[in-house]
Amino acid sequence: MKTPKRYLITAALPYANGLKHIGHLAGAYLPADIYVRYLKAQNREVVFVCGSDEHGTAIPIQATKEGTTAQAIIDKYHPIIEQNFKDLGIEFDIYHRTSDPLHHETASEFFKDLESRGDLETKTSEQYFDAQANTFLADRYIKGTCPNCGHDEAYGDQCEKCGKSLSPEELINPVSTLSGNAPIKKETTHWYLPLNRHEDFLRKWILEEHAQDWRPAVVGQCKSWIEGGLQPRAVTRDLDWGVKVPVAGGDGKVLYVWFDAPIGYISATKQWAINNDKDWKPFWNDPETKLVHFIGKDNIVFHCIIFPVMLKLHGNILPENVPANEFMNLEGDKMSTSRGWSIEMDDYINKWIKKENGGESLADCLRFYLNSIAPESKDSEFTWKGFQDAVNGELVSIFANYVNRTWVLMHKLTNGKVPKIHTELLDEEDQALLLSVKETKEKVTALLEQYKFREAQFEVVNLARLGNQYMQKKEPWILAKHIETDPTAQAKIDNCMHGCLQLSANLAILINPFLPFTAKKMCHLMKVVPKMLEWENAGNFNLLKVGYSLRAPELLFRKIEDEEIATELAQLNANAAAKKTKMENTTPANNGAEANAEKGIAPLKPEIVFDDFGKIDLRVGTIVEAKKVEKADKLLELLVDLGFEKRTILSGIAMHFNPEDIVGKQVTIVANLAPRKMRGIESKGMILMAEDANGKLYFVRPTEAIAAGSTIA
RNA sequence: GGCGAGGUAGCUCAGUUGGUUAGAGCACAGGAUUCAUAACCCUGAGGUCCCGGGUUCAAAUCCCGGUCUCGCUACCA
Repeated sequence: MKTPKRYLITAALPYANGLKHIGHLAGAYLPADIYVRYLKAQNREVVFVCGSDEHGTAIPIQATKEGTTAQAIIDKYHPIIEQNFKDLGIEFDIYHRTSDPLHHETASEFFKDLESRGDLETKTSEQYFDAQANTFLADRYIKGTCPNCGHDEAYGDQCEKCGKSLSPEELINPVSTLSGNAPIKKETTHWYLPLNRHEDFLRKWILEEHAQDWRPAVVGQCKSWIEGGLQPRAVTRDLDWGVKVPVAGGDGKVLYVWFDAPIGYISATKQWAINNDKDWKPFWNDPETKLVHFIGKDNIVFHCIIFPVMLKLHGNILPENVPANEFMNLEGDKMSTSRGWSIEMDDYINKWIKKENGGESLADCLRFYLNSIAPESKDSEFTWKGFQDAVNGELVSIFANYVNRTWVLMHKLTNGKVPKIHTELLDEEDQALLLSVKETKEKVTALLEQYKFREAQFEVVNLARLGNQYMQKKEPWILAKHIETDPTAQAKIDNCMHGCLQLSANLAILINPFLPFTAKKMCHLMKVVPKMLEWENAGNFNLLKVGYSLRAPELLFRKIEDEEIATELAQLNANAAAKKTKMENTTPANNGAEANAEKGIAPLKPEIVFDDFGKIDLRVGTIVEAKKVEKADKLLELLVDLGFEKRTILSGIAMHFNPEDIVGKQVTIVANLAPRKMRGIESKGMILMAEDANGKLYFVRPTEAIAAGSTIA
């Protein structure tokens, strides 16, 4: 493959509504950083961009929860996330943010460009508007009777039953799914990205051209989308937080966050160019630029389907690869910040790195372990025991120990200097060592080019292992005992130590992309400048000059003690338990919205008058039958006795209760809710459920069994 | 429910287009050693390749069915 002229590497924009955990780190940022460091060691022209994604509805919602403004939320999290990355050695060339005016400008320009050339389905027309919800209705929010097959649950964009693509206007008797009312028509402009126009392009580009070099999960996911039939996707939204729609008719609308966020890669590149007095254009326009997106698997569709279509329409280059990682679990369960079951980067940094606890080397320990279990082909699992084993068993015992014993011996046996070589005494062991270094360099290079970072790192550690074996065979400490009797002893020692030192220099170069702080420290030990770490130097055995005196030995890593991981495990369980207690403690708080948010309490809805409440007819009912609805994961079909009648009611609780367990239970029913059909079954009423912040559901019911049909007020 | 990706040693994972006895590291057991952070080095034990069929001289690998995990999607009035 021809070497690209330049590289543009992106890592998924973290959503700025909270702290990010080590699963995020392992999924996108660490692999991207390793790749970038490798490229930079080769003196390639590379720009590594990232930034905070600060738009979308979740930010204003988070603001309401915390009793503050959207701006305050992003201003709080953006700098923390940025600093966390720095502390862990994730070295972006630019960490930008989508709230920046430059981004707004860039996203606007992008939108206007597509719009002006008719690449968006720009329709100014009458559209359905829900007067009660005071919003225009996207196609999906309208249901009605299909003009094709008569199915009465057809969506505004497609009939599920006959599969026919529809527009809302075609539906007979349309109904808003928000309020249940018939929508009214109102003039508006909506913009869609017609993905359906680009099916052929995507099929050829991904399923043919990249079927082999992209990861199977990525191609598979794309295939699923493409063959499922692509639909136009709305690119605007009624919201006031985000990038304003920059064309006529765009008042009160912003770009949908998924449309604006990836453009953040472009605006970040622009900002980098401004900061460094460079030109950003070739990075997005020159086909000789290699663009790679590092993401997690939940982001595949945006980076492989939607954003490429946008780039193509806008005249930009397409990604060469999108190495998406799977997910990383933690101690047997999914990582979740809200459940307290996670390790935030911020926490790890504060505990392990900042204190006199090992400092930067502990950042490399985390990088090492995370990369050694990187979820490249399937979900993986972080355990503290695994962390300890990887650090103590490989980093300390193999890698750091090799360097340390080399340094100690060198000071004891060769006067703290790089000894000279006695060529006449070089044997096949010495040759083999040199050959191993060259081979390892080739392997590591090839693996990095294929985004196999886990295996690449293993090869580097393995080279240190070979170093230990070499030293063991040569036994310079034994030779030292025979200097009196063996005239060649010192020369043999010199040769051995020379080889060991040159190997150390090579190890520094090869480990640098993975463990940059360690490589730096090794340079310090060797008294060389960082320039020595350039990739082309690997494979050479003349990196350290003969006679050069080196520094005293220093340990690269410390061991992780049993008590430390026991503490972490206890902490993790305590965190999870604390979150759980907070969430279950639903006592109304009187100390402000922030406290409420911490307890996972939803904000209060607007006040209503008694008459509003009086419209709701609540009754006690008894579940007499319960069964799962076919072809629906969450729905249970219940038959509920209300005293005067038995009714069928559907409820989305199948994930939480077994049908047989809830028969006979009393529940609270909204008895006068308009009937609604779901999955072909009519539901006449609604079961009231309480939900805690973990999403766990509880029935709301009388404390003692009372007559079915009793009223509640 | 539809689609996609996975299921290989106690753990983390490799296994190219089917081809000897299925590999590596960690952990474990035994041995050797002392320069080194009780580190290193050598040897060993350890597997129904998720289950059931099928194709083939030959299946971890290909086909069909099932099952479990994860993701996307639908459905949660």
